[in-house]
This record gives sequence, C-alpha cells and structure tokens, in this order.
Amino acid sequence: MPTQSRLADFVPYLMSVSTNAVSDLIAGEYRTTYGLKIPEWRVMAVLGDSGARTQRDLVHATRMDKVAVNRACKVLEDRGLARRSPNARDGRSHHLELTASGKTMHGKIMPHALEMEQRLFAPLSADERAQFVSLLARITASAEALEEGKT
Amino acid sequence: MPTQSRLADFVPYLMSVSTNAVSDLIAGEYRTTYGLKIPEWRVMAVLGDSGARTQRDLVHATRMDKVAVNRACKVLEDRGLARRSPNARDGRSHHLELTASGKTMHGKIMPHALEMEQRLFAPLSADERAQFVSLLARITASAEALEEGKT
DNA sequence: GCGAGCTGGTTCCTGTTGTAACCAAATCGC
DNA sequence: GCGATTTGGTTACAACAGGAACCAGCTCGC
Repeated sequence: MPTQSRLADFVPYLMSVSTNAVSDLIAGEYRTTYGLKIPEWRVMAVLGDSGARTQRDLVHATRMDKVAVNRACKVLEDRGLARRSPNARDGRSHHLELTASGKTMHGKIMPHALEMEQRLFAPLSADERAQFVSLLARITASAEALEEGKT
Repeated sequence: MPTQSRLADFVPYLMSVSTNAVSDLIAGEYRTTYGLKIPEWRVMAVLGDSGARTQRDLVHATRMDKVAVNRACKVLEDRGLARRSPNARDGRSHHLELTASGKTMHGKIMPHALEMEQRLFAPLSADERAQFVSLLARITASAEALEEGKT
C-alpha cells in the first residue's frame, strides 16, 4: 500500500469494497455449486419462502428492477426450477412458484447460505452483528431520504 | 411489502442494498456535477491526495482491476485532467499526475464528497460511525480470508 | 549478456446490467 | 361504457465490467 489516500477513509468506498468482497465470495459459491447467479438466487429465496408470487411482488421483495426479475424468472423456468400459472385477477401477469425440483434445490441452498453467512460473520459477536444490521438499515434509509429530496 | 422473506434477513443482501443506495446517490452527484464516473473519481482522489503514481500503484490504492484503472486514466487524460510523464525507472509505465485543471477540480470535488458523506451519515453519532467502519473492515477481512482459503 | 519467465500496460471479446421503447391488459374519469 | 392513462411484463439496445490474450520491456539465472 503506497500511501494512504483520503479515499481509504471515505466510507462509501469502504462499503463498496466490503460488499464486493462478500458478494464475490457468495456469488462464486452459488455459481459453482448450483449454477445460479445472484438475481436467480434471490428470486428463488423469495419464492421458496413465501410461495407463489407475481413478478411485480418479486420486484418489491428483491429490490431488483423488473427487467432483472424477468430475466431471473425466465432462467428458473427454463431450468424447470419454477413454473408460471395464469393469474385470474390480472390477465397480464402470472403467478410464479417453485416446482418440486426447485423446492428441493431451495431446501439445499438456504441452509448452505445461512452457514456461509455464519462463517463470514463469525469474527463478530451477536451484539456486533445486530448493531451492524441496524446501522446498515439507518444508512440505507438516509441514502433513500436524500435521493428523494433530490427531485 | 408483501411478505417478509428470509432474504430480508440475509446480511449480505442487506449490505448490497445499502451500498447500492449509497453508490447511486453519490454516483449521480458526480455524474451531474462533474461528468465523472466512480472509477474516474477514485483515480482522481488518489492522484490529488498522493501525487504522481503509476497505474500499478492505482490498482493497489483503488482496489480496482488494471483494466478499469487504465480506462479511467485514459478518460482523465483525454479531458485534460491528468497527464502522463515517462517513468525513468521503467520504460513500460508512466507517471500519472493531475494537471492544473485536474487539481482545480480535485479541490472542488473532495470537499463536496466529504460534505455528502457528512449528510449521509448525519443520523449516526460519531461513535456509531467509527463502529461501523471498524465492523466493515473486519467483515472485509473475513471475506478475504475465506476467499483465500477456498483455493 | 542472453534466453526464459515475469510484469505493466493495452486491446479485444464476452457476459452482465441498466435504460428506453413497446404491447397488452387493467383502471380511472367522465 | 368508452377513451385516456397507468401498469405488468417483455424485448431491443447501449453502457459497463471482467477475463483472456497480447506486446513491450524488465529481471533473473546461468
């Protein structure tokens, strides 16, 4: 490390570095073990946890935009991990839910994810983890408030 | 928010959401005010703070890969914000440094960045900020250690 | 001091992500 | 209930990021 620049003290930069390190680790695990990318994994996590959902719901739940959700759904469908059934209330949309093999995969993935999370946060005490999550939430809220106030 | 899925408790996901919110806010500010993207801004921050550097140094200091650094440098050079001078010690590389107009911009950008950081983290006490930074560092270290151990 | 291997930098190609246009179905105003 | 607007979903396109290949120049071993 040549010199310490002020960049190294800029918190948004540190957040980016940390999140990238974490994401790369986890994305690598999913890719090699299940052949899933993060967007697909997120959709599967939500479907497995809460049952049939429209893409609109998934946009909400995963905080991804609708194009990303659509792509992820298509992949899951093509792999036979999820299926669409028509939505009686709205002819434009479908209900998405996991197939049997999707559920099987979900059943393996979630414990694996939680275990990885455990290992990753092992250096932190339970208190520190809770503190971290709470700080994250407050920072997110602050960023969103400022973004709102922009317009 | 339809249901709360376990996804919403998965800390790496929360990190990603929070970092994206912060990055979008800041990237928007830089783009509209200075026409810079984040990689270019990072390079400028380092050059402005520590003087002439080779691209190799910048890779270290910014944690970006060498292609990204190269691209950012080229943009800064094309805009007349940075210039290259030959490196006497190594004919392959150059020293990069800010031009006068690059320094001027740096002089405006950094206070602006710090002010934005202030506003973003205003809801946190000084203690909480310090705590947050320290937790981030430990998480980064943990992720990197696990990544190492993989191979 | 010269051949083998390494390193800084650059280019090219690929895959991923985000934006904008678009269609069909639904909702709202009158 | 019919036209105007909105909304869910999809497609097409452009920007970006990362990896692999590549070149020139340095370093090391002998």
